[in-house]
Amino acid sequence: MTAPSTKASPPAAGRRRKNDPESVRADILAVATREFSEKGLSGARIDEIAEKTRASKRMIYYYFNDKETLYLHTLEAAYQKVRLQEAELDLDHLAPLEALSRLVRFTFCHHAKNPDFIRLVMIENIHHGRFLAQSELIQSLNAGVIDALTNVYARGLEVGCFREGLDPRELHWLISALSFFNVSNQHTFSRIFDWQQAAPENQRKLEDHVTEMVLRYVGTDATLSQS
Amino acid sequence: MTAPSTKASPPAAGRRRKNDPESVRADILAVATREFSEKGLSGARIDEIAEKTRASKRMIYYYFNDKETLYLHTLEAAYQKVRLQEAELDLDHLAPLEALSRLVRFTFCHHAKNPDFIRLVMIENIHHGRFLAQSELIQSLNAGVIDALTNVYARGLEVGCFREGLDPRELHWLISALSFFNVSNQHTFSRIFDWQQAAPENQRKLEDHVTEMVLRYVGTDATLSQS
DNA sequence: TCAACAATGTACGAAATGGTACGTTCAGTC
DNA sequence: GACTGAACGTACCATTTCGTACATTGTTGA
Repeated sequence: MTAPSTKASPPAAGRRRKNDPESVRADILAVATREFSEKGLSGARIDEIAEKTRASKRMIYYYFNDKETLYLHTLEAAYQKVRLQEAELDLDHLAPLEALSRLVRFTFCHHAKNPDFIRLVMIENIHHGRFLAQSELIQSLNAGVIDALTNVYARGLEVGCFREGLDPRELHWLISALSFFNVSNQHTFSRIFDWQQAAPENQRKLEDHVTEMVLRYVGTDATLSQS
Repeated sequence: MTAPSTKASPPAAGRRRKNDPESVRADILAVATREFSEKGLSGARIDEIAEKTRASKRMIYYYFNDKETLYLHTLEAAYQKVRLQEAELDLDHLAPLEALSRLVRFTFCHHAKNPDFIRLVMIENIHHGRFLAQSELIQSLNAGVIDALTNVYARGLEVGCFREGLDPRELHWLISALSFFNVSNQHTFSRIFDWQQAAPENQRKLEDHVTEMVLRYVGTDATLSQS
C-alpha cells in the first residue's frame, strides 16, 4: 500500500523533491478507505478526509473528481488488494479435501483480518451495487476464485471424496456467506446474544465449525474425519 | 403496522376528527423505515421523510426528538415485527428433524421477504451496533429464538438424529449467516458473478441448499434422507 | 534559461440539512 | 362557553458540506 514514491523517469533514490503526486494520491486513497469503510459514502466527509491527509482538499478533487469517484476508486483498490492475496495460495498441489479446507480457512481468516474490505462491500450493497456496476475493473478481477473452486471440485469428484451435483458458484456462495457474516454482523450478534464473538477462542471455534460445515456439505457419506 | 386510528376514551367508530396522533406517528415511522433502510442513517434526509409523510417536519421533531432517536425507534419497530412473526411458528409438535428444517426455511424466507429489516441491521452494524446497545427493548426480545433451538436440539439428541457437542447459539449463527447473506450481499454477488441470485428458481435452490447444509451439519451419519 | 504544464495552497460560494421559534387549531374539562 | 394542553403548520436560522476560483510553486524539456 505504501507506494515507493518514485517516478518513472529519474528514480534516483536519495534525491529530495517536493512534488510527489503518486504518494499523495496513495495517501488520499488510504485515508478515504478508512473513512468510507467506517462511515459509509454519505457519512464520510470530504473535509475530514482532507484533514487526515498530508494533502489538502484541493488535491482530492484534483486526483479524483468528486466524492463518488473517490469512493469508486476506494472500492476498486479494496477488491484489487483482496485478489492479490487470494492469488498467492495455490491449491493445485494439495489433495482435494485439503485444498477445499485450506480455501475455506483462508477465506474465513482473510475476511476476519480485513474488516475494512467487508464494510466497504456492505456499504456497496446498501447502495445496491450501483458503483460496482460501473467498474469494469472489479468485474474482471473475480473470475479466478470460481475457477479455483471448479478445479478443486472436479478433482474431488474424480477421487470420489466429493458428492456429485454441486455448483462451484454455489459452493463459493456458501463459503463467502459464512466468512462474510462473521465480520459483517459481529456487532449486532454479539450484543443481542451477549456473546463475545470477536474473542480469539470463539473465532477459532467458528473457523472450525465453518470449515466442517462446508466439508460436510460437499463430502460423500464416507468423508467425515478431517479438520 | 397501520394503527386503527382510535383513541383511548371514545373510540366511536364513524366519528370524524382531525387530530389523529397515533396514526401520524405510525405514518412517520413507516416512512422513516423505508428511508433509513434505503439510505442509511446519514444518507436519509429528515426533509425527505417529512415530504413523504402526511405530516410535516415539525411533527417528526414533535414525536421523535431528533434524527437519531427516530432511527432508533425505526430499528426497534423492525425487530419487534420480526419477533412477532417468529413467535407464530410453533415447533414443539414436530419431529426434531422436521422442526429444524422448518425453522431454517422459515428464517430463509422471512429474511428474503423483509429486505428492509436486513438492510436496517446492516446499517446498524456499520454503526457498530451503537444504537442497538442503547435499546433495552431489543435486547429483551431476542431470547426466544435460542430457546426454541435449544429445545429442538435437545429433543433431536434424545431421539438420536442429531449429533452431540453442538451449541444452539452457534447453530443459530449458522442459520442466520446463510439467510442473512442471501439478502445482504445479493447485489454485489449477483453483479460480480453474473448470476441472477434473486430469480425465484435460484432462490428456491438456495433455500434447499441452505436447509440441507444445516441438516447435514447437525445430522448424525445416518441422517441424510430429508429435504 | 525559460516556457509550459503539473502539482499544490487558500479562500470562498451555494445549496443542503438538522433543528427551532412562534403562532394556530383541535378536543376534552369545568 | 371559556380555558388548557395536546397536536399541528409555516417560516426561519445556523451550520455543515460539496465543490470551485484563483493564485502560487515545482518540474521538465527545448
